[in-house]
Amino acid sequence: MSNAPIRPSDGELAILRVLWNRGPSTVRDVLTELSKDRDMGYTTVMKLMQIMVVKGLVVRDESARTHIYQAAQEEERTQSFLLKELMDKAFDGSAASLVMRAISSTKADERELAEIQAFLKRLRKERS
Amino acid sequence: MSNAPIRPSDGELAILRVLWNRGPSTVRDVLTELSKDRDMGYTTVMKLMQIMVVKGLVVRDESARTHIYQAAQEEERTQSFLLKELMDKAFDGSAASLVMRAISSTKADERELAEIQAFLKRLRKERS
DNA sequence: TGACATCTGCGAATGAGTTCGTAATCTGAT
DNA sequence: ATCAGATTACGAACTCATTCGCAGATGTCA
Repeated sequence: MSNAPIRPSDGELAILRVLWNRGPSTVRDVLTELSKDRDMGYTTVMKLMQIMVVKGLVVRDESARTHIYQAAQEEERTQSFLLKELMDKAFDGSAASLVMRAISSTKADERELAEIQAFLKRLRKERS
Repeated sequence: MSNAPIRPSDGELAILRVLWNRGPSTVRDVLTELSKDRDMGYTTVMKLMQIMVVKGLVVRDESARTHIYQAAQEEERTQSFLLKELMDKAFDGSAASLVMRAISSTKADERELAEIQAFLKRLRKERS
């Protein structure tokens, strides 16, 4: 296989998020979703998605007149990739310091903290 | 104050890391350090650092012939900023899901997991 | 069928980030 | 004083991401 994940740009990542949440979608679908946040033209989104096809970030079903796009990479895979990247670039490669910074500086509420702790316990048990 | 942190580019971040680790440094110092990883020319680093002065990412002591550069933003502050950014762009703004992904997908060893758990416990106690 | 809307493909313009060549300036040693 | 080496400043070139205008093709509906 050896399919290393491909680094999506910011705009590409926004589109991928829509595809992950909605499943297979048309350009119009994605545009409608993205328009809630920023204001962009149809052809802008179109162009980005075309580029993403070439890069292999999405796959396209061209059988119908209106093409259907689908994410080609797992959301988890991409998230892990981006985290690893940030870890290397800004945390000297230390997962622990990244996680601790995330916990303490972002406003994770008590419920989230408890969730994280439970997750951590489970993971440690599994690994032991 | 209202000094929102400034988004450093990748190259700028690499330089900031050197300044955070070494403290005030010259262009040559930074170049020497960066050369361990990638291969870049003196003027390339120089140019980047000049731009960073203009942006306010670093401050420069010009009293001597050879200027001394220093990071103008705290490392923590920048790390938090970048984490928040990634959280919004790739984790739908959820700190918990980012943290759990980071814990499970990067190879944090048992020692790191224990460290995180201790940190988490302390934080929850503080907040309660 | 004809008018109209929608979709795709193409190409160009813009801007940010990066890299480096060149010139000017300064320092220190001989 | 002068020369070699190091440093700074300036600007050009290049890539990549982003945005959009325009043309051509296709579908819809009166």
